[in-house]
Amino acid sequence: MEYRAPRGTRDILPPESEGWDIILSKLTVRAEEYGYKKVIFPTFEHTELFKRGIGEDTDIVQKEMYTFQDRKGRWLTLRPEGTASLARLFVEKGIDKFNGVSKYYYFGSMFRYERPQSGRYREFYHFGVEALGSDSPYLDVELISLCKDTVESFAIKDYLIYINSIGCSECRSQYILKLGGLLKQVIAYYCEDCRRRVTTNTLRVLDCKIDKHRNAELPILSDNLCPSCSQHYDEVKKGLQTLNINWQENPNLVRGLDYYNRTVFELVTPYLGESTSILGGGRYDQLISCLGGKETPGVGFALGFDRLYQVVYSNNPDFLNSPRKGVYISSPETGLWDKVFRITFDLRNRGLKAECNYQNRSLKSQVKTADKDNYEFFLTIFQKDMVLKNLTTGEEKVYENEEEEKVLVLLSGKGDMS
RNA sequence: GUGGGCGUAGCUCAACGGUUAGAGCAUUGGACUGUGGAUCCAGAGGUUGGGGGUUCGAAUCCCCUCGCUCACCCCA
Repeated sequence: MEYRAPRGTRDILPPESEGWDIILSKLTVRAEEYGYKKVIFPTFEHTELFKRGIGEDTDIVQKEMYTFQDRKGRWLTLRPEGTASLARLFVEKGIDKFNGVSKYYYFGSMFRYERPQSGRYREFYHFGVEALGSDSPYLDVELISLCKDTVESFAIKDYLIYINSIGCSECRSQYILKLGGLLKQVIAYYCEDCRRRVTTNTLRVLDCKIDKHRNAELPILSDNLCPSCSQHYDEVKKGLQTLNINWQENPNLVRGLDYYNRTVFELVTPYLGESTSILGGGRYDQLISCLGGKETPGVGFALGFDRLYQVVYSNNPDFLNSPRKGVYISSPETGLWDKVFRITFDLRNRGLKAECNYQNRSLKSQVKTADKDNYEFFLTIFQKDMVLKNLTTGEEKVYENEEEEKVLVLLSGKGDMS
């Protein structure tokens, strides 16, 4: 095979592409009900934006970005996530000067150079939702609630919302010092990865699958928050309770991007292998000021669209089934193709889904095609009359040539088959 | 970046180192000269991912390479 889609990318064909539209429109409708508005931003940005926003030491920036120089030598990077771009446009357009709360959502492909595996691609899709301008814990709750509503609107019952607070930069760094000190005494018993992590990413040690059991004695971050972070976290939990949202505290939940602080959350499902997260997010109160804007708190999440699709599909493959629609027009006589052609376009102009075929194939195979492609009607044009067949019921009726207008009106939805 | 599994028809997969590489589904035609969802018959469809080696003989064994896939790392 000469040409293939590059590694980690893929083509989305019908009926999957139709499923994408169904899911996307649900997400959009839900976000808009919550008062969020759509933004579209570039697929690539100046590399510096991501280095600043996401953090120079994160895995994303260190080894996963698609970075290149354009013809003028500018360093550009295909976006590995959306929050940095959103923050950039927020500052660039001066929205930080506005004192209200700004609520946006976006959808688009993201790019990360990783080894593909189940539910993970090099080009993948995020549906992101962000609220800027308030540090109110209610806003954190609102976003988590939107996550819950979204997932439930796809009839997914088996899911879990994890929450945690990673505090602000002050209480977090104090905790890390404390944790690091304690771990130093026992790290020899830990796995190889943890011995490395203890210096590079201390918090990750807590999340290790192998050494999980060893961590019971260690202090947890959410117990070591400063008073104001602690109060914020309590209010988030209170708000979740008010809305009857089930959550589970996960002291080991740590996000991999530097801009997060305080509330972080993740929604996991058991559908894709062993509990995979399909969305993750949190608060980022320093990001806007870090990018040169007026200090503006923010909170948001990104949903892995591809993963959501997989979950929705494995939960209910029938969601792709749609009712029969439109009409397929054909004639066994090549001399009548002109008429077939004319009627097809006439029906299209009347707003009906209409299709015909100019291949010289048997009538039988054409009906087969129409059936397979989920058409509702099959109209056969003969020399002396025409036959309209309802492909759902199998019922059919003969019409005289003079009744053509009647058939067209009927098909475009203004009559029944009488 | 590390480690496992796998590449045979459009798809899912057979074929102990031994005739001309098969089957199901899908596709095309026919039985049914003007009709789908069922059945039967027939046709078309392949450089066994690519290259090299071992052998009288390779889809099968060995090496290289490309690709896919799963897991780790990390993330959505």
